[in-house]
Amino acid sequence: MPELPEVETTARGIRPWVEGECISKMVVRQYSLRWPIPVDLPYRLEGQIVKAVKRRAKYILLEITGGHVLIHLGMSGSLRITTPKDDPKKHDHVDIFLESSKIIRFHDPRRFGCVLWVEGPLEDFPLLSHLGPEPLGKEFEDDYLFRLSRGRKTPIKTFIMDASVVVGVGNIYANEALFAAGIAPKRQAGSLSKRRLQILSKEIRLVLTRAIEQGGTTLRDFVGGDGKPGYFSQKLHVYGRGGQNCSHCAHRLKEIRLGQRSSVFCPRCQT
DNA sequence: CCCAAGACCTGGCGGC
DNA sequence: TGCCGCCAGGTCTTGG
Repeated sequence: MPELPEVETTARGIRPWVEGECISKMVVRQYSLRWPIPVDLPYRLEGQIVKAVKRRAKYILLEITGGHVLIHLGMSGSLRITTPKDDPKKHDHVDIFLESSKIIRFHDPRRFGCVLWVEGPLEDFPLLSHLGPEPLGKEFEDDYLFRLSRGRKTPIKTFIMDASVVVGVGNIYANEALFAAGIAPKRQAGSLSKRRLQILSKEIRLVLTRAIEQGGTTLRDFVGGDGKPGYFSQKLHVYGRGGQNCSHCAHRLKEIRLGQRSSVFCPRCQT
């Protein structure tokens, strides 16, 4: 599922059901995720109050006294609120039971996700310590991409998908933001002007903001529903449209591979 | 330091 | 139908 908008939508969706609630128990049916779930995590969480539900990059963080539960949804993960009446199905790997009788359920067929324990400050944790700024935060201002990209030969698409540069830009929205900015995905990052990179920054913020707003329309589905945020409800101009016509100039959209990821662009609009 | 490729894992799809 | 290869929203790790 998840690019940043989906993760943010998930955090917002579960927050009202989770913040301030006490964890009664945690049931793990599959410890083997991208990294093993710590065997003592259920014991550690029992009886603790969830003080806050936070997001950093594509991680969801449940704050309790002394640390955080760090959850990543990988490629196929989801998190939703359910109840004990709802029997766990295949790939429902983790249930966190709340005293309110709600359950936070983690589902992940491909098991690229993770559920880990972070003791102490978040910024010291290895998975979080090298992350770049949030794309919707103040640090990601207009000339940030320009400053960071000087001398870099990597394709601009690979560059903006690098979490040490800026977090939260996945394959779908990288394609969409580059289309909106009129920049070809394979252009060397260091070859782009300050002005063009300012436009790209703006389009990254815009596409993510719009997608989060779209996700917001399905928040009610976090209880009882399938837990999947509204993903494709917004219009995608290039992603998944290789071979079709450009929505702007009607030229045939081209599909190439960059760093193993499919990249779709309009050869006429994007240079 | 920079960059490209490999690795992890399951399910769905198109083609034969 | 059934099997096979390929592809998929991520990102850490490895090796040049």
